[in-house]
Amino acid sequence: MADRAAVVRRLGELFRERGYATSSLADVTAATGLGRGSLYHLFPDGKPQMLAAVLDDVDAWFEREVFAPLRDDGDGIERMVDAVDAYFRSGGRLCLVGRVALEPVDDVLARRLAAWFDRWRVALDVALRARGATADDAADLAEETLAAVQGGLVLAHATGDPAVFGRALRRVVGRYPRRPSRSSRIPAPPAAATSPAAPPTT
Amino acid sequence: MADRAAVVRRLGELFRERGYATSSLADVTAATGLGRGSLYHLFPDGKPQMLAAVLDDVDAWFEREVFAPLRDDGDGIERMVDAVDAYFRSGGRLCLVGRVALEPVDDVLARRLAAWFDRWRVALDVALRARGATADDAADLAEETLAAVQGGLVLAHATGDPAVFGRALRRVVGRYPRRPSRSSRIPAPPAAATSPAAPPTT
DNA sequence: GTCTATATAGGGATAGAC
DNA sequence: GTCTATCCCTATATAGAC
Repeated sequence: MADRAAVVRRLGELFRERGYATSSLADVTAATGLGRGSLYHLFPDGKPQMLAAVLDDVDAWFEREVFAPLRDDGDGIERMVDAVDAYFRSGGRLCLVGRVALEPVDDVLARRLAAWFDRWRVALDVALRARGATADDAADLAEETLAAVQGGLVLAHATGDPAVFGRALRRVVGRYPRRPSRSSRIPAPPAAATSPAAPPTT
Repeated sequence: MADRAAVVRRLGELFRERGYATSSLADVTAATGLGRGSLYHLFPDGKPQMLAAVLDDVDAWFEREVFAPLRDDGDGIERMVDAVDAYFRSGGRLCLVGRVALEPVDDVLARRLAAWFDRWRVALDVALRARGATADDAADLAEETLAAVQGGLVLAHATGDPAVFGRALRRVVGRYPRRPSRSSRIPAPPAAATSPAAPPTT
């Protein structure tokens, strides 16, 4: 079980770096150290099931570390920024969901990827309105943030300069409204429990 | 000759939609109507040469319609906005260069793609400083614009909502400095000759 | 469970008729 | 120049030994 989780994380790393459609089973065996027999034992439906498992993992991580805090937590936005910066290794890593969304995919998968973006957008919209943004501003900033993340990652990767991503992220976050006026101006003590968990892949 | 140009445009459209690595020769024959014999007559080195020809075409179009006006023309920024909006069909079309940059590519191709982004960034930086932006602001806005375009296209494609792209583009352009203070406040008469040429692919 | 060997299909590229 | 037939390789997936 824990072993399967480790395999899924390796698969995620592979698909992120090389793409899903362009990753062969030979790439998968090299990345995981598992032969075809083991792979089809773990994933009887082959590559599509591998991708589904990886997306399950990514979904769970973002739901826990990003989306839920945005919806529920007063510090959700700060947590989002730290989490996504860590997740994308400050631009050193591509976004698996965005990467796969550009490949030829069937409708079911396309809907799943679209839903991931939408969950992020809606959760961020909620957080921004909780901070006092108008409905229009919140919708605009939420969409702009998602585009800045994706664009920052594409540009960072294409130019070979990871720092592009951090600048893109900070630029848009700098336009967010400040903490709500009724907020405690006393910063909460750093709590280890709220620091972002390690991204799903090592 | 003109025939080859038409084939290259079809190829560009195919690679844009389906990706380069994920497009098979069967896809190519379907998209162009040409059999393998004709294809290898036109492109003796096969798929890599097809991609190179497509990139030549894209390079030439952007150089003429976007980069050169940005460097030379007082209206370069307006021309850029119109041209890229037309080129990307207001979000209905992906960016071939950004799309291919996410695929596994060799170093030579990677450098070529990086250079394309850099030419755009530098030309836009020049135009923004010509409009009175500080060096820091111009560099920041140029980078932000490229990221907004790429991110807007990814998000538009992934969510199935092309309008996302137009909003991303307008958002960042809205932050540009206004025309230089010494400028003629009289808008130039619309000149047909300066309207963007048709994008390289139909 | 994990491996090796293999089946079957599809990939890119080529040959040669026309 | 363009087509069809074919080569050879790699792809995914499976079978069966261990």
